[in-house]
Amino acid sequence: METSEANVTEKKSSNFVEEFIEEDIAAGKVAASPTKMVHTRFPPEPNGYLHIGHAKAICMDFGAAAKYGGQCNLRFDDTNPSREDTEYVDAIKEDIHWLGFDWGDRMYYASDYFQQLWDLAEEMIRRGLAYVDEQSAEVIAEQKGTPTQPGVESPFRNRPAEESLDLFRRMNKGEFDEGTMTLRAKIDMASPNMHFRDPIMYRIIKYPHHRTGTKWQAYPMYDFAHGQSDFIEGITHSICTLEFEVHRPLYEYFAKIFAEIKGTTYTPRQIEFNRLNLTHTVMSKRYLRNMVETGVVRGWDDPRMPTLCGLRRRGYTPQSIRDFITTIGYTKYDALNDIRLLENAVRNDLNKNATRIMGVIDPVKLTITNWPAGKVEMCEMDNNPEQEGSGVHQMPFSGELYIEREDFQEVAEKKFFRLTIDKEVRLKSAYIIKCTGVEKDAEGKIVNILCTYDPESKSGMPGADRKVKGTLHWVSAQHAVKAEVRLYNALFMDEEATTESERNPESEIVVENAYIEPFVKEHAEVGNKFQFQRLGYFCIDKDTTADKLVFNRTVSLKESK
RNA sequence: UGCCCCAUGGUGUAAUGGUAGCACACCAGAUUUUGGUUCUGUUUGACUGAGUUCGAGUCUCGGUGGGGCAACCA
Repeated sequence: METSEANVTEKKSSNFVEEFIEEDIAAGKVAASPTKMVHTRFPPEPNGYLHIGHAKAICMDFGAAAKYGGQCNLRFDDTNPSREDTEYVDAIKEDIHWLGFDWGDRMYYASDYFQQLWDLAEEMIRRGLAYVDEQSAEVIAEQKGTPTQPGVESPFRNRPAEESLDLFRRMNKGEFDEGTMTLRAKIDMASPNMHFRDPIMYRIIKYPHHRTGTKWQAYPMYDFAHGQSDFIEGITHSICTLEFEVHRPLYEYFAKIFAEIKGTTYTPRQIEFNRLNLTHTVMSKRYLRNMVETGVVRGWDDPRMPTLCGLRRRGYTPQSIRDFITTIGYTKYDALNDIRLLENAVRNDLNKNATRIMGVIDPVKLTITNWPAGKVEMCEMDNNPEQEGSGVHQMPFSGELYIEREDFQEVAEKKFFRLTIDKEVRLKSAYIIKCTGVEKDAEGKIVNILCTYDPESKSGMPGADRKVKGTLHWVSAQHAVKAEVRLYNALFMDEEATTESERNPESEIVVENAYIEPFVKEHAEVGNKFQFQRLGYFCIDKDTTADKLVFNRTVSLKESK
């Protein structure tokens, strides 16, 4: 497993979230908070894998804490046992670590606070701020009104606190069926903010919780769990995405009550930023799960998935993802980010760090007719011209090679810089060759390209200092390693993709018989990254076995044909 | 006919009342033993209308356009 450290203290230009935090530091609010430091949290729900949108939140939550010398807690938001599972917990932790962040010893669960939340709810009932409603979901929804029409009050709204308290406790003992009763906050059924129309605080769920088992049968809703958990942990800045903006007044309402009951002035502050949208990509957890379950993709970590494990398998580096996040920034504008920004970020990183090798994906045989029979010669190739001291490796050259089929044209079109009959071309790090003819099969398909080589033109020799039309990559037929190469493209045709969008039938193209230079055999660990010269960046897939190499194309090289 | 939020080149994002900049994309050129990299250059922008001000992308108001809110999800 590859790891990397986020240079979280690096200077980035401030965004509005950080400006808010700086204001709160200046106003002394942070110093007056429970842990006296900027304290954030990353609160995933353990019901799916993290995707690149979560990476944006992670970089914000952990990054802001680090920038101001504070801390970020990891907190699993597990208030709905019927849809959550520990299955996801380890994967989520792994992904956060892989991205380069760490929560120290502060890994929590909202379920850690169920008792405190319960006590708080009971106190609210006693204070006349909450009541048990015995109406069905349908009736409650009807009474809620619409955004343009006020709601009406429940007939149970003004029942005595003692009665609500009794029912509330019995809800939790399993005396009532799911859906028959809820605890509601008594606020304002006519509020223009729908979330103030007596929001549900607790509902009955008779499904064992993955951590607390059957201890509880009434569980808090998001609005009565998230902010309260923030409060309990001493969070100063609860940073989330824009869709929670309308929840903020309720967040503050509950926080104020909690502070009053606790006799403090501290309250956490919720700040919202825009979520990540990418062109040609769908981020919906439900949709992603569906693709996994219906076998459309190879799993949550399919290289086409926007999940962090998918990007990792695809060959993306943590650094490239962090760089990308820095580039797109944090605002309140609902933006659609061009996926080419992500691709650019990984090219930048891999250009500096990926070892150069040669691989031929669509091979055609090339025979050097004047090469001494049986002779094998070694050629020296730079591991990475962009990285000083990265060294060289040897590559065998012989009279029978493979080159890329598209690198040869019998009749060259204009601006074709590659091999064509009677013209010279350079084989990178080897010799200059000249095409003398071709052999075709019965269908007219080229099966062998015949060339002569210039013995004085080997790279490094004076004879190599000659302008030629182009430079090609190649492998020696008898030495090359066969490999499977999986070429990846966008998952969706639409730039602005939705769950209704047509999927790209060529999102994955499997090439069974590619040839890779033998050097790769000594470096065939899963996840290793290479540049196949002139083609793109590739990494070794986990499907690789002792006798079969499998590569994923992370991203192609830029092309300016 | 409600409430909340948003609006800067094609895309994303800076500027904190004082020269509209950066990245990606695009186009052109130079370099190049990767049609990669690197370098240089060109084109392209304040939703709209009023107001405040010596001066407005920035502040105010009105339009317009976009997003969110009516789960016993988070």
